[in-house]
Amino acid sequence: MAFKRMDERKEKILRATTDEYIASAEPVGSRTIARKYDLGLSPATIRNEMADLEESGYLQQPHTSAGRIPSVLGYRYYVDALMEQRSLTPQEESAVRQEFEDRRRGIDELLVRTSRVLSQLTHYPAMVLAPEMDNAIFRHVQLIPIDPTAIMVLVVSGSGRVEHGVMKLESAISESDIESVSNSLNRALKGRTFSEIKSTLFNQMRSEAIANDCFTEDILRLITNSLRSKNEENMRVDGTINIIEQPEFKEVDKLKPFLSLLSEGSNLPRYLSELTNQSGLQVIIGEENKLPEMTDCSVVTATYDVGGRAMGIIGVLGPTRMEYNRVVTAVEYVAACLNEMLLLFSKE
Amino acid sequence: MAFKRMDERKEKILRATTDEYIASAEPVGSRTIARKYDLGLSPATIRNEMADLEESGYLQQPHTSAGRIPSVLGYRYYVDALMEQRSLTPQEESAVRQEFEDRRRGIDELLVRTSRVLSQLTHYPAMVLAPEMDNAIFRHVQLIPIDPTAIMVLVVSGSGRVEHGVMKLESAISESDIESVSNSLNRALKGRTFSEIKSTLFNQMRSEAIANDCFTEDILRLITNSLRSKNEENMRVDGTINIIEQPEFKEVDKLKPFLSLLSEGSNLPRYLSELTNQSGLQVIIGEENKLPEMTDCSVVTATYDVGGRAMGIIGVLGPTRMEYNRVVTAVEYVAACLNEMLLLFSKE
DNA sequence: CTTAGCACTCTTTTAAAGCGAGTGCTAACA
DNA sequence: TGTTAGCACTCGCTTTAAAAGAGTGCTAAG
Repeated sequence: MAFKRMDERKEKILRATTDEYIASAEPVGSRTIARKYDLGLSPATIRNEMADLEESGYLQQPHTSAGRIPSVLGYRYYVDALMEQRSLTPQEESAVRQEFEDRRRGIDELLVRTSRVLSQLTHYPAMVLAPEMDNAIFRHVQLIPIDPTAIMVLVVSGSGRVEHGVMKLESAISESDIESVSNSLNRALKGRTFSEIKSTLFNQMRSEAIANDCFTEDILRLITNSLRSKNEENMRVDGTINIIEQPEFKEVDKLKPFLSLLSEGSNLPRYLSELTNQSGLQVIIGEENKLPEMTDCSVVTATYDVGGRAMGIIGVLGPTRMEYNRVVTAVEYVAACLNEMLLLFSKE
Repeated sequence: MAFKRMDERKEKILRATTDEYIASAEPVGSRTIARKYDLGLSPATIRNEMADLEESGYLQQPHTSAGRIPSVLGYRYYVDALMEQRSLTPQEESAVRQEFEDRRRGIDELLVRTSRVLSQLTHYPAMVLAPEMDNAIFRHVQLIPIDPTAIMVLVVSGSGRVEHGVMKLESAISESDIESVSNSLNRALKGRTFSEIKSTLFNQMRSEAIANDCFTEDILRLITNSLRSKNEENMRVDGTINIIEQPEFKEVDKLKPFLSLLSEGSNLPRYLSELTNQSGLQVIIGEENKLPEMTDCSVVTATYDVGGRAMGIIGVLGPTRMEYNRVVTAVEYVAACLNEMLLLFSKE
């Protein structure tokens, strides 16, 4: 990620071009920069510099006789070295704080609020990926009889997520049996991660006496099964509608791939979960994205962690011409708040 | 809702016009009908009849010298009397059945699947409104200690929905105390509806000895509070992306109001919940909708019931030029399947 | 009552012209 | 040697004009 620092004047021009293009969504010409940005240079000089910047790959021209727009490389340089750090206004900060105020809700509600506040703050669609259950720690299982031949199974993880399922029984089972099964399960599983439970423990328990009845075994299977499918459905999106304001999506044909990306069944959740490998803030610009359907987008993400082990990620999706400085600030701040809130849940 | 039956020939022409417009999305002219529909009439005759139909309000012209399109009244007549009933193909039916096959999941998962299958079937966005908790019956409350000063509260309703929240305590509380509070709550609340609990029971318990400690009271408040906010968030939407294929939304300006309708924070959930008053299938066309932002849409809804008391609703949203016959069939079928599935949960 | 014919209307498509923003190059200037 | 003014040229976008096409309403004849 090391880059050669360029000429200071070139930097100024690259920054001006990028700022201007982000603001106007139109290719920007030398004249505009000379007028609006006080560089003390004539359009002709700027033109020469821009030609250089284009040659070295930081700018590009949609067509001859149009202004320049930043290339992916240009945005990269801009994000890494040039852009002006902005901070949130006090109003914005307090809006975030307020959204996070209510502490009585579970983690799911917290994540819902996170996506909401993040999209409101940035005016772009915001995603929140809940941590994979696999890495979470088992806390509690609760069996509630529904009728003589059905019980409801509630599983609580260390981070406070609750999953539930209903189980039909072959034959009736007494309340006290349920209680003893529940107790032994809780004793055996407490403090383990779900992936441990899935891999080793399952077999181990099977061989031991503890799971000699198929009832217990079924419940174990239900627990691990419920996790598998949940992993794919744990992305929340909010503020999708925001992208419609972006000029690059004035035509439905451009809009469609973007919308499908944010719809059910896209590759986005998996992609985000891959990004969880690297912790902290990440900005991924246009074609830097691995997913081919994302070459016209940029994402700004930040990881958060819950219970010290499991890792989730929040992010903002926008056009390549994204207001990086505003978004980076917002994502950082919201991630920090979220982490703070989650600390409250994580005391095991 | 009684309407005068019109001339049989006029009916044929109205049906042909509507069918054709639904299929083509273009105003349809007399010539087209003469050619494609075997009415044994010349374009001129059809023209005369269409002029009549326009005068009586069933058809309208976008402009002079264009073909005709159905008015809301025209669609109404079409839906009520004219359209050909279609049934699902065996493939479609088995796709629905298959989606509903897995019985081990809770009601939430069931509703997720419902919206998914409904949008896949109709190629329009599909909504599912979960039943209001207010009318549901309390089944169980579970208190799980998280740490010495926090407990997790799980509430299970008669229909199998699970809500949860976290509660911070002022001071530590022993496991046995928790258990006794939990027991007395379960005894007192079991079998009541949540609205009863909210209104009468709250005060009643307060005066009785059962709730003389503020701990119990707090939990009661948490239970009722969690319901209130959930009522507004219990709509699921799937297949939003489908509308982008509809020619009426080729321009983003048309698309935007439609998308906001399906986004967070719209009036749609409330509107749907009002529709729950009338049970069974409903087709609401264009300006018949109460919401002003829905004058360009139609909805096809059907109610479902769970546990005999609480009522939910499923629906499909599309442009006024909707494939009513296909959609009506699909909504009816899916609602029937859903009801069937829910019967399994409702045995109290 | 039905239908062929025809003039008329109005939108959509196509073509051409003109505009304007912006560039690249050259030559002059500090 | 770096900077700037000037100018010819490119190319997309907008405007204008013309033509095409679809469909109607009316009239008159069958």
